[in-house]
Amino acid sequence: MAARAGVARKTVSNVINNYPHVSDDVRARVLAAIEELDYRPNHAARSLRSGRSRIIGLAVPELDVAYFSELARLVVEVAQKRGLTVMIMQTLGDRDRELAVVNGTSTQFVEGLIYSPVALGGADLEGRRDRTPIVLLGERSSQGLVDHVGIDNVAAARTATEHLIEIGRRRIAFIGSQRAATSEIAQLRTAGYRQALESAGLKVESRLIIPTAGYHRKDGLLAMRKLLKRAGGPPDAVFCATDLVAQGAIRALLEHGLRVPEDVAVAGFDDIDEGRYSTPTLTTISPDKRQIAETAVDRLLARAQSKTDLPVNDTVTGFTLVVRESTAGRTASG
Amino acid sequence: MAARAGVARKTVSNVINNYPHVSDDVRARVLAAIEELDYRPNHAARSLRSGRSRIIGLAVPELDVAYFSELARLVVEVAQKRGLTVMIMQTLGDRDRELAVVNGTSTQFVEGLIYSPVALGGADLEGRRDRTPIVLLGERSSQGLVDHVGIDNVAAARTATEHLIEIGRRRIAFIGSQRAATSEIAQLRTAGYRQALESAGLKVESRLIIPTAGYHRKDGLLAMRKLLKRAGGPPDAVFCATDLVAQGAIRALLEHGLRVPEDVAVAGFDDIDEGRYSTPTLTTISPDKRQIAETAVDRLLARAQSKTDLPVNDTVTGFTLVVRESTAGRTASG
DNA sequence: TTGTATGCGTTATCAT
DNA sequence: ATGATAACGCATACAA
Repeated sequence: MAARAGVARKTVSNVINNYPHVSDDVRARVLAAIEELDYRPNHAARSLRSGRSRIIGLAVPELDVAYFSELARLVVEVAQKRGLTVMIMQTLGDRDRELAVVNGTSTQFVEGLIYSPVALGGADLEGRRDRTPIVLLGERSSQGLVDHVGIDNVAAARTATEHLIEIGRRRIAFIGSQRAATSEIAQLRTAGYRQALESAGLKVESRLIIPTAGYHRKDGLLAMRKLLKRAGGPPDAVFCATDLVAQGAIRALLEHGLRVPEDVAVAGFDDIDEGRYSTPTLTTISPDKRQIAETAVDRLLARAQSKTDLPVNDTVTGFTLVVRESTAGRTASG
Repeated sequence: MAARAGVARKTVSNVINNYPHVSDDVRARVLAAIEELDYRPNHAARSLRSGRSRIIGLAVPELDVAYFSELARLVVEVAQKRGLTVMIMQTLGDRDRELAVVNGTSTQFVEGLIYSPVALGGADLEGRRDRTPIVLLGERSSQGLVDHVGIDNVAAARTATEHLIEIGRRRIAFIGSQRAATSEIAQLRTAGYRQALESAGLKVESRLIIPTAGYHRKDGLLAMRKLLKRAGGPPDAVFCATDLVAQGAIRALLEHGLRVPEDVAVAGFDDIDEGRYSTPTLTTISPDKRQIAETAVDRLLARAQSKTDLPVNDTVTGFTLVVRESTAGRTASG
């Protein structure tokens, strides 16, 4: 206990939480004592008593997927500005882990959770008993149940595909439609791709739509190899569901002796830093990650602070198309 | 309190902590009640009372630097197997944030901390009052003060440089010596580079050693541009302090019309996934990240569980040289 | 084997 | 403006 040397007793608490009505004299003494004794409030006790922890959770599928690590960095930065600490968790897209996160089994002490779902759908969130505020990222699987922040995936995919059409490509493939029908993101991006083709009067060929198991470089590599084996010859452009998939696809194209973008133009999705330096640099859809991070943290904060139930909010954040060498310019090497 | 419907009172605690002497009958009833009421032990209360939290901290400079995100992924996986949750923090290499982490100001409730230092040196750790166990990663700045896990950076850098010599290169540059003299890693890797050159009877030319501000792609790009402007013409090989630096350097070489590896061979350090798919794929030093993660977590666990003070431990983990296209094979495109 | 009382360090409530 | 007291929910020691 901090009935510290100086004098005061639990006025310490007031000082620490800078309660307004404390005389400068007392405050100074307490502060001095804190410094001297290297006193540090006990987080567990404080949290137990007050019910607040100043910690928010961030649950993502994989920490080493660049999109999520870049997002995590931003969420931590934004939270820090708001005086919050972030507890980052990794679900690996595993259903049990996601349930544990959402139901607080492994999260009881966070004041709110920013969560990027993979395995869970609306039904799972409906039965939720935990009262912790949640903000969903990416998948909009649970319409109207909890807050959501993300871009318009259909519009973004359409924009990317339209760009490929504008540069004169006609045989445009899509990689990353996802085998499991559970992925809403995959469906939305596929839809945007289809819309762009149809609007341009181009035929949607199912053999040019390649599903993947995941969204890693390897998935892109394997999918592109498969595509190149199919009858009809290679496409003249490919839109990939993520930048990582695009990098893998490019690798497969080069292995096959095809040039990017001369023979095949490639566009990705996410705008990870890698694409600004790779060979060729990667054309991509750039979601406003900072806006996503800020909106998500602020939403959580609003809910945590409000006593009344706030209406469910769905914020649609911005994106831009970033054109780089993989669809347009000359490559660095030529 | 959970004097739950069923019958028992605070035997609940016994059941939850699976205290051995509980009759099956009672245990079953308690378990049922827990399920029924969706009871969840309060983390704060438990932690306050027991002094343990089952949470460890991981503090890295930047979450979106691939080496750290890959390491974070592994640490989380290993910790999960040991029944621990990981609280990941980001210091941004900022001295104040690192001090806060090390002194528990923003960490009081973790049982141990795995910490990758950037701004702090031995002196800072010496004055530490916090009793939380720490395992240092990478920098060995505080010899003998706290546990440390990491590879032999000198030997690894020497191995990489020797490889460049073996494939016939003679004018070998090093990028990433770091401006600030504080970086021990930079010094060690530079030392290994020098050793290899000297052993081979090659001259160490200071104009071939380029310092960088950080270890990002951009730093590599800028450093290589600077190197290419210097008198004496381009080197025939470059060893880079990290893979990201190497990717930036390769980009600068291609911009300059030079081929990798034909004109300039490039080797990196870290073995991040990107290097397995980039064009060209990247030769690199591959530290055993899983071993690092496992050793670090286990060390923490050992200290947290032991009542007595354990002797300070410094574990040297393994590494391998992975040869890829950037120094050897044919590139995918040719 | 199970129940009872006490206290972990803090904040909230209420007096003063 | 400050001080005393209770309570947060659990685990521990001990009694039953």
